[in-house]
Amino acid sequence: MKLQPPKGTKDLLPEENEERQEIYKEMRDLFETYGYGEVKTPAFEHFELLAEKSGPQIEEEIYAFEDKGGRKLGLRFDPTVPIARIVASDPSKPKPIKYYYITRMWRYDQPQAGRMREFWQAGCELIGTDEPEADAEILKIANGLLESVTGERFTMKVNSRDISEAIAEEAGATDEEERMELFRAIDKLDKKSRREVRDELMEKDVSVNKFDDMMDQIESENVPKDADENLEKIIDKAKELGVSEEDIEIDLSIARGLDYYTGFVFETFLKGKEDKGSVCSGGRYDSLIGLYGNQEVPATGFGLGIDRLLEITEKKKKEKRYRPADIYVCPVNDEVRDEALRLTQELRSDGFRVDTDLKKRGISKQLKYIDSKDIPYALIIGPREIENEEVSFKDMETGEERAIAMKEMQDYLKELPAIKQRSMKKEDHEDL
RNA sequence: GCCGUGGUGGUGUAGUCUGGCAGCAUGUGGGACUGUGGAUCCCUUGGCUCGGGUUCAAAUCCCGACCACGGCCCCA
Repeated sequence: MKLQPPKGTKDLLPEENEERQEIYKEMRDLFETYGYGEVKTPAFEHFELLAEKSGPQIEEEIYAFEDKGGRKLGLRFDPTVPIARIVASDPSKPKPIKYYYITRMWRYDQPQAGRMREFWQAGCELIGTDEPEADAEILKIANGLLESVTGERFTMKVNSRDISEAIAEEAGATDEEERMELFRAIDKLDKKSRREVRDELMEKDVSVNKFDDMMDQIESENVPKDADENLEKIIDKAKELGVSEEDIEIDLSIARGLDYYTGFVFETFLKGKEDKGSVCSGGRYDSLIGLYGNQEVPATGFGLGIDRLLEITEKKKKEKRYRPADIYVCPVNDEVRDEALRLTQELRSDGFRVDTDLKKRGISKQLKYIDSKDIPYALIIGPREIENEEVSFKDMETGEERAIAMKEMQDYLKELPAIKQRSMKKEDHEDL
């Protein structure tokens, strides 16, 4: 019996999950500030729907299976497809539609750095408008999300499919397949040298001359006029929304996913760690929804790899242990166990996070347990305390101890730093 | 799908080159110390990823699989 999770998956235990829940909460609040609503779509879809966008060879790269009714299904590998399905199925929804998601996805990939078979992605879609303001909003949300969650700065590298297509046109690359190969090659340049990329193209029998022509244009930043104008507008609007100048960079080599995007595209890199690759990318996809319905609906959006984000920013809360309770009630011996249990329950109904001994252990082992769980306060109760109608309060960090009268206890506990902090945090969330 | 490195109690490790009783630490569980011992001491628990091969003998050498980490391919 194998006890490890399947290849490319992992368990999230309370320690790590607690940290993530905080991040998700922050993300939700931000999306909702901009008027987006959360959607949850099924884990699996009709295979046909998934294949529509990318062709049947997608089967090699995802989890696809047949159910007991003989339906061909596949696990979601991209959150945009189900959302496009929803919109295509009801084109009468008032526009714009603003949806966001925080969810897991699956791809049948070879696991490696920043790539799991099951992984988490957050993102949003803004559907029903093709104005530059819409793309600017997407850029702003992505930027704000990255920076507020990590406290780091990111470079938003932007480009436009129109520009890339115009460059390809000028280089004489007319064949669709050839263009894709060339874009793919250009996109690799952040990881590979120009020579290596050229060698690969030669092996694939793709014209190296066209590649060189395109590179010359990209490097000269001699951008075809019309295409450029719209991108400039988007950048201007994003700046108006508060994205700082030095966070935006036009990079004509950004080409990832071009067969899906129709206009504006962007990728984001953690400043100083550009070699780790993009953590968040998005852009405009005006023809996807039309694939599923009988009506073209313009749309823009982005997706963000949560696991990858946490990995490259090294959220270093490793030493932070999961704290199952703030207060632990320690009965000193068996005589007072019932009293301890009563006290515990009373505090719980007052809203404190309280635990007590359920293993009939001695006080020494109890203190050791409290310490190992990072619980900050202990209430020691024994015959002496009961007689005086008090408890011995122990601060686990300092080791100091003092007697608190039973009736004053609630007020005293409420004012403790670790407890106050938690209830304040709760209120903060409720305000938003 | 391909390539590289690795896999020893729950966790961290020694042992692998040079085959010869699998060791240490920590954790878990129990106990002693009869209310501060969050200590200390004692006991217990539990392991060579799996399958073949070589050998008198395999954690150790060889082959394969699986898994992990990293890279390639691909990335909608």
